[in-house]
Amino acid sequence: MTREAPAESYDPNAIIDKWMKVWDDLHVYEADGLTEGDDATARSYVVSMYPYPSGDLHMGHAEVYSISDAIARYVRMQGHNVLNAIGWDSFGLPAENAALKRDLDPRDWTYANIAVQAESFRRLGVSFDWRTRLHTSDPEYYRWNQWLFLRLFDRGLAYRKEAAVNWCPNDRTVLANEQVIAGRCERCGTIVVQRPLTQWFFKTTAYAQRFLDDMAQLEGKWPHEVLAIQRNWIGRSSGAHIDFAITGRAEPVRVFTTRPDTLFGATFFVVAVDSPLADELCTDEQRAAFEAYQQTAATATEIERLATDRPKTGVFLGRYAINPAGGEQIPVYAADYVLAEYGTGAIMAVPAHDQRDLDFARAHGVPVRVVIATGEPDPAETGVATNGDGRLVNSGEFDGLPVEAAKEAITAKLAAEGVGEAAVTYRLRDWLLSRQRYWGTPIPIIHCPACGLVPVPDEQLPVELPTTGYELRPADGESPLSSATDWVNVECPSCGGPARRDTDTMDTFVDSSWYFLRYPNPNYTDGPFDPAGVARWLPVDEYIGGREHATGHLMYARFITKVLYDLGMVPFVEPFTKLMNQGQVIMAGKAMSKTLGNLVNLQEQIAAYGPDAVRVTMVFAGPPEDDIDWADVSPTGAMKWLARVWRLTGDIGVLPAPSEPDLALRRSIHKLIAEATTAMDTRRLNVGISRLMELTNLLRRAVDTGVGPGHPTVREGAEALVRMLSCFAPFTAEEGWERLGH
RNA sequence: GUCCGGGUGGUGGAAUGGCAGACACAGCCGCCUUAAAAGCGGCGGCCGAAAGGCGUACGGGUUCGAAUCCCGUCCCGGGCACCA
Repeated sequence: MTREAPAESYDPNAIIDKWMKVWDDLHVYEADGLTEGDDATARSYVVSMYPYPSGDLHMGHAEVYSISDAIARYVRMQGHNVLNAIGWDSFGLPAENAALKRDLDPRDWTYANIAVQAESFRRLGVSFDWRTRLHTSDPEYYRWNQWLFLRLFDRGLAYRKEAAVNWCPNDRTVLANEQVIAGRCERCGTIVVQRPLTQWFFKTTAYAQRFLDDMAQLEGKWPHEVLAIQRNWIGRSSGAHIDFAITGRAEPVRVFTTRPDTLFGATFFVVAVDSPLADELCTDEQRAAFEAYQQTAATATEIERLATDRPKTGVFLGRYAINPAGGEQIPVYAADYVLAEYGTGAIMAVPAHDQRDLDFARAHGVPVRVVIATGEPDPAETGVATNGDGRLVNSGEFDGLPVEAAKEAITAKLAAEGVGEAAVTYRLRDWLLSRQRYWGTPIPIIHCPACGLVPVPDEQLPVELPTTGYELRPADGESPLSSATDWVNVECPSCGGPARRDTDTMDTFVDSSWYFLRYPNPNYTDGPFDPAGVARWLPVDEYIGGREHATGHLMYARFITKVLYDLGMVPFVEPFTKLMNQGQVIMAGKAMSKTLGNLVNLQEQIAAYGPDAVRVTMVFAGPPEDDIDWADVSPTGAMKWLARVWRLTGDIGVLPAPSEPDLALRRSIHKLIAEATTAMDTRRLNVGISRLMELTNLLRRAVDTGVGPGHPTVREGAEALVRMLSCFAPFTAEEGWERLGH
């Protein structure tokens, strides 16, 4: 049949205000009961990694929230009581940079950006429950960072030690990693050096094994890749600790090895050049050579340090280690290929069966002794260490044992003699959380000359940031807060004498390691989070965010959750039941950046195509996990589809002509509905949209050349289409629903 | 080096043991239009006139049947990287 040309046309931006007001007035996206309610319906807690307010929303935000909102809306349509939460990660470096550059208070810049982003979220039609809204830079929030810090401090999980930090010699200030560009200071271009300063740490290493063990619950629910990255990052190695006596020293030195079976092949001993032990073991005769080497090692550039094929250097320290198996004396070297922070900072070197040790031995004329017969060529001649399986040789009573049996037998013998034991080591390091910056949570510790480190009493929290009288770029390299003298100088809570506040602030990853616990009741004042809200919603059912957080935020959130479990504050050990990593939005094969000049502006896209078409484009582009190349997708195509749906609903109109259902058409409609549902259940959101497009085409044909627009089966299909569409394009769906007479 | 992914039309992708290329983008053709846009309809892996044959990086294998499972090779992306 022919249709008259539409007198009006689909205008995606004309329908935004109308529906925003309706949704607000009816509170349609508010969950049923934040901290209490009947338990008849299933509940789902949907959280997207919260935004950082560095300006207006960008394309990346649009992708994450298009995906998470489609999931939230779908689950809600399935009958769940859904809490779709939002807040802001509002402490952090860009606010400080903006403040320096424009002579602003970081607060003004931050809260202005939050206001802009909040309005943009509303105009994008994201179905947040705005009652969850929190900002981590609010004193009411960061107060609880401080409270949590003190609980970790009480338990010995927060401690101070010296660590290397980035230091700009020109600006005489500490730099965050993000401020170091290609080894140079972001502001002045000076080459950045490492400088030791005393820093605060959280003892994440105490939880290394639990991180691994609890992954059993995440298997199949988190992306396989993220679990693999975390396992890699934790880096569990099992082997043995072995004690070597040292000539002229009372105490033995302990090493860690994964190859106790090669103990008889140890022909030298190495300690990390930058460890205190190297300095202590050095004899007077070797002192000059050692200090010269120490200098060379300390000034190696980052690029040299990263090269894996650099020559093995080191210096003899003038002492010998005594092999606990056989009593052989072997020379002790200091070298930079042994890391001070890993294991014990000392190793037994077995050149025949370890490539690094062999490289060193060949460079320094140390003998090579094969102790595993692997059938491979002699490493002393080939320069290639052998690490295959085989039987022990040159190993006294252990000769003839295969590798695995020898590991056990030698470890058992060492243990029986009290000079070793089976041991596990992790590559994971403790979390360095102090920052020498202004715009973060002050560390609630007071330094008293008489009492030492004194926690600020809970009832004095929050320790609020000073709002005036500070200098953001102090001259002495300490935190900017050290120049706020009125704020820094306090009475010691313990002895009442003069004392100073800690002037460092916390890494913003502290803020983000527990924010999802506070969402159900962001105004709670009796603790960091409301136990009733946590009991009702946590753990998070659907967590959506970037893969780049695998070793950062996601590890920290897991850590804090486990600590809270140990404190009896939460009844679960894993915060996120299910995790989805969305991809990035890129442009013509490259990450969008100001320098490349390939930024796509979200508001311009919305102005051109409407919020719904931008959302549909994001979700339809491909699997949610994949990157979206904006050069390859078509917001025009998305908008055309939405216009087709819009016209279809207008053509069908309000009053169906009475007639019998068309069974064949009905079957086709319901097959597509079923397929769309399966796709949504398995989170193949792009496939879900394609089924809705097929349904649109089917109904268009039915209207034009089939049973006609007034047929009840067409109407049934159109109503289903519009309802499912609301997951992706809420404004157009509402408009279509209304055009269908609702 | 090591660990984890991946390789399907011009493009994004669909199909996870059962009709390869759904759905869309870009392209071409037709209808409509004075015209254009919009809209509606159609074509579209490769070879071939057709019949037919070939085809999911490459080589082998399992199976009645393989894009899908197994082995090997090549290539691409990502994590970690002197971690003992």
